Amino acid sequence: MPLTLAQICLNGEVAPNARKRKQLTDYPRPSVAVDTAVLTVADGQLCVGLLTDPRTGNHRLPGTFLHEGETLADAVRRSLREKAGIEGVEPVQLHVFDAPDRDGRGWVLSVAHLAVVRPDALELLTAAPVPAARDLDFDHDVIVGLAVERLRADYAELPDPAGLLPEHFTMTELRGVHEAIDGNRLQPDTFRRRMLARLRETDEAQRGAVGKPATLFRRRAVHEDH
Amino acid sequence: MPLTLAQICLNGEVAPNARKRKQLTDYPRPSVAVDTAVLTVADGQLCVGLLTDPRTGNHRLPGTFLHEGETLADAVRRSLREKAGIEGVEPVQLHVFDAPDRDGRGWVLSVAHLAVVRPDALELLTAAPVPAARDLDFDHDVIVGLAVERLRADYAELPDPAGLLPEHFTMTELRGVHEAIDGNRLQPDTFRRRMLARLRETDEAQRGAVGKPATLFRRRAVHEDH
DNA sequence: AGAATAGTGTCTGTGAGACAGTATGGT
DNA sequence: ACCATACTGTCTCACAGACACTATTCT
Repeated sequence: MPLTLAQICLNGEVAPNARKRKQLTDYPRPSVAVDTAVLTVADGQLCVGLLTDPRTGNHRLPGTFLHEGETLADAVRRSLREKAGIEGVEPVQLHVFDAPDRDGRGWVLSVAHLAVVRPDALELLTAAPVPAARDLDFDHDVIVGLAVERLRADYAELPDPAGLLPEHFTMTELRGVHEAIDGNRLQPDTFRRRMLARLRETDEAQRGAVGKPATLFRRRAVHEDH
Repeated sequence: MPLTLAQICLNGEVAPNARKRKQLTDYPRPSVAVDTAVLTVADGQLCVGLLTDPRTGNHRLPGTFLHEGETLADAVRRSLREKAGIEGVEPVQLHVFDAPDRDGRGWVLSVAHLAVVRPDALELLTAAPVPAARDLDFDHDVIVGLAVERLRADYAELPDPAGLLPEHFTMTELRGVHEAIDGNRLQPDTFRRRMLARLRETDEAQRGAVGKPATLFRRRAVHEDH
């Protein structure tokens, strides 16, 4: 039986002050965790950083519990700093996993994240090629799937939006990163023409390699003209 | 100072049992809320359902606190059932708002959702055209923005993926919904040709209107052939 | 000179955008 | 007969895909 508009407003959480405080203290609260798929490209392959459970030998993603007064992004940064020595990432939220029984220890919500890092940042994690990262603990297989999907969408239009490459790079290096993320060969000429509009050409060229020296490019600032 | 792989595994949350339970009880836990942008199309306009705070007169989205043993989607359904008499929605997660000071009442995480409903379901909420839904409480302006962005992305490729229309509809009715969501006029012929491949033609036609009777279409099941 | 890699010219097919036309009902 | 609306033919433009060709360096 639906309520009238007046009844709705009086029964909502934001009505009188007493009711508000009641709502915040009366209900049990879940633990909130963050779990992060740390992705990188190494040796032309898309890889994810894993931890190993010493009791079971199973693999899982790095994660931690959210501390008071902390944002989710800060919790992700703290977990990666403490467990993998990784600094300076910009985590992206993917999804909240909320099945009440997903963690045998109790009621835990997990906010899945994606973090993209340079390959040398994965020293302290096991870098597993994404197709091989199967049978992870919890719902971490699904998180890896979502992270890859998101990364592919981001890399479909723009050149290296996550900054995996250094400031200057050749078109072939850029294409190599995009091929690793996409999982397929990309047509060199079509890729070049599509990306050129989004890149700024430098007056430098790559030296020391065989063949015609490749022009070095920089990523173009967002909405940079010409 | 980074840890070795062995140290990482021993210090992680999933090592010995005693440590695990400690993690779940020792830290303060946030309240978790859900807030939902209820979108619909009415009179050719994209509208969002709002509640009014009786003290301040400000508008906000319907929401509630997550109860124990409940999923986020169930919390959204409960809040919409109790506050708006809306049944049978399929909420979509958008984003977790986590600023520690976003709610003056305390530490509250809010998981923003999108729910799409038929226009007649909005009786008990104020249906505000999206451009007019400004200066909402909390970060609800941002939630509406995310919800609209998501809905537009969903409607860019597929015919009425959220099922705003009844089972049978004309191409003009379909285009009307897409125009309301997109916010722009769409070329009738181009729209028709793009959508035809995703629709199944029925052998019925609309009767009673002036002009040539329009063919009635149905949405095609996912990956339905021919 | 020859190998190797970078970069371009160009053809083809596809699909959006646009406009004008044809089809088919109601009044 | 006329109008209103549904639907289609067709031209143009832009761009992906593909292939072959040219350009420039190192050995």
